[in-house]
Amino acid sequence: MEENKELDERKLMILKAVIDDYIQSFEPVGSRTIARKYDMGLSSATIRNEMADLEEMGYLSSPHTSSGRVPSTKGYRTYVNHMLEPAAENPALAAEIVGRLEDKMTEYSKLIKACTEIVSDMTHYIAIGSTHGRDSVNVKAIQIVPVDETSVLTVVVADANTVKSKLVSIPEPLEPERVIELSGIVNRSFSGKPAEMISLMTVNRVADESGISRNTVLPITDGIFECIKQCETDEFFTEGAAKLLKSPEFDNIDKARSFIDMIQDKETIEKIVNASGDSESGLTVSIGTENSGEGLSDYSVVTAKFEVGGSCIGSVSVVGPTRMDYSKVISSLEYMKQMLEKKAREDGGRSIPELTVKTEDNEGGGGAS
Amino acid sequence: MEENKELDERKLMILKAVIDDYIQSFEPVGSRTIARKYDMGLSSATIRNEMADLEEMGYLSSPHTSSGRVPSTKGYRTYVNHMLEPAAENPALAAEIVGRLEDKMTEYSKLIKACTEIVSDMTHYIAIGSTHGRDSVNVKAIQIVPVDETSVLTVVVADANTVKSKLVSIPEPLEPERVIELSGIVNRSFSGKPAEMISLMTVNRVADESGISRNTVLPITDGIFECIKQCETDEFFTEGAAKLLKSPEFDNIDKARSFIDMIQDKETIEKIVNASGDSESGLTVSIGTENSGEGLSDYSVVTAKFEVGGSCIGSVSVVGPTRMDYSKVISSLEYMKQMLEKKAREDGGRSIPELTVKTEDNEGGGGAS
DNA sequence: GTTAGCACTCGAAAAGGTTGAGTGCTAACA
DNA sequence: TGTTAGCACTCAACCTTTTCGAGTGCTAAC
Repeated sequence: MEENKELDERKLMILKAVIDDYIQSFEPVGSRTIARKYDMGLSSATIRNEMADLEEMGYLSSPHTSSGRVPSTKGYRTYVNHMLEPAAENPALAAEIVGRLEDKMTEYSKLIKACTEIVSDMTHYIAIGSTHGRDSVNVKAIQIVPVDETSVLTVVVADANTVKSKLVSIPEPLEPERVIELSGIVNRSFSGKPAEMISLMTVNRVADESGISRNTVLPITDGIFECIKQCETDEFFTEGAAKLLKSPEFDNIDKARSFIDMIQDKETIEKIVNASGDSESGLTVSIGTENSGEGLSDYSVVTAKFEVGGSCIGSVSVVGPTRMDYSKVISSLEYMKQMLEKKAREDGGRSIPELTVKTEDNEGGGGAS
Repeated sequence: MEENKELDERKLMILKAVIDDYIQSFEPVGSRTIARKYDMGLSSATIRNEMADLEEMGYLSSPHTSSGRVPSTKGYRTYVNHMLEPAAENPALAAEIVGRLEDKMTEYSKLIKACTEIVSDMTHYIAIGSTHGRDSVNVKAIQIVPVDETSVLTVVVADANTVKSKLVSIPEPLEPERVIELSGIVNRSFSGKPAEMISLMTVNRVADESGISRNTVLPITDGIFECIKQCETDEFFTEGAAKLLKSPEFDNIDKARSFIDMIQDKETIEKIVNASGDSESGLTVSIGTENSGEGLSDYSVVTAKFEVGGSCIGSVSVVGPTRMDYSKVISSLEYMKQMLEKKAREDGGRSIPELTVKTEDNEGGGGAS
């Protein structure tokens, strides 16, 4: 945050102009271009001198002797930290987003998937969403639904509004009444309990109460466990992979190939998603070589974590070329985050009760905006 | 099917050699290459003459005067219809597939998604799966699960083992007992009925029986209807889009771009999926210009429809370059189809009862293999 | 009917030439 | 002391030319 002590007003201005131009044109930027396009009352020669200084300080670099300059990671970092203009308000867009989220609000995983799609559409980059792996999942309801003589549906509803179901076959017919009875026993015993307290053994014991044969109960309890496991598992959504090819950086198909390979790798995704960090706005921006470890050194990742009532419900990351349009990406994610958290707070009393209980108020817009 | 009357044994042999070589190398094939690689006791000159004949007959064409030959659509068609060798059995692969399908068998949409993934993995091409839009959906069970005071989960299980659920908020608290009571009424009245007999009005009327306020019942019935609608809607799964870039035909990124654009277009997908036709094996192969209408004239599509108990439960299509490895693609899809239908028939008595009722036997492997 | 031989074609790759945007440096200027 | 004009230099991009070789068609001999 201190790196701009050495940069005077003019250097900052020129750096910003170079980066803006480069983001837009994806061509190395020359001093004459800046002198012509950005009216700063300076000749190309002066700008040339300043750019030489900026290069020496590490904010810019040139691909080869006689070409224009390209921002370095350090340059981008300064740009992101100090020069981003807040995006213009866009009520139409806001309305559209609200609309697209409207009927998704009830279930978090659908909600985050929808957010991921929206963000990808807004930014034209790849977006990766994930539901956050909560340390402990509370089971809100377990239900066993009779489907026909030889199959039942196990349904588990957990907090964070996660619903998982599994259709299981049972070896011998079971009357619907017995199923409902069993469902009642299981449900009464476990709803409200944290998942780790529900072991296979306890489920079995409870099931035994119903007097149904072990052979029949086993697949059902297995089904319930499968559902709980799925509730605890993080989900990932990658959206907009096709848009990628539209970026001019992928003129060469090999780059596209290697990027696609990388982005499909599960470990890489996890690293991207889990990149922590908390700037004032709640976004994490990781630029170029800053995330070299992941093989992502030519790319930048901007991550927004969504927090409701103090706990993280998931995140959306945008992955794009280092010269991505940070302004657009950051404002889109900020916007999304704000809107989602506000909406969740408003709906809190209804669809996400167990989370808002923890916040002091859920009427005003008071939380950690 | 009659086009090979004019082709003698030797021409067929040469045609096959050219296509095999082209599929493998993706380079126009010259007469000398054939003479060298495929030991047919003929000199390049003879082969050259034959190839000239084949070109005149429309089975081959040459990109320019002094290059090798490339198969035409007619050539591929002959190849596909008459020259495909059955794939070697591969027990390890078979076991892997069975394993990957194992716990997916209960729900058709998951099953088809899994099949699509597997086929794409096996062939290295893009695969598109779809659940077949049944004309009428039968509802097997409807359940309303109390989640907490202000939200309930509506669950609809339809035939073809489709499960849809939706979490809905209700405006005023409702005790779990009342919810279960309501669930019982709705379920008893509608399970086993075809979906079109369940109108919003009838649901409402039934709900009124419970004596719960209309305000509260409405979002719940809406939820049920949403679920039914989803059961009736076809789903599409596109898998392996990234693999595409590995094909040498996408040396030029613009081709990749336009293909991706095309493959994302919903209408194109529907055309691909709905391409009908029934060869003896139950697969449809549409080659190059044969599907010119769809803008797919440089690609081929192989579609397998999965039929269980006489009705179609969905399909998987492989979309790839015209010079795709037909042998591999066709055998993979045939294999998948066989396995899936056999498995469905075996499991029939348990997880897919209403479909197997219609078949005469479900013990032997007797059906339309 | 098959094959060897040969002239010819034409794309792909290599080699050479030109252009122009961009740089660094120096010297003049305010 | 900071700014600017001028100039020599660099180097990727682009165009043109040349070379190369795989492939063809045709003819004549087997």
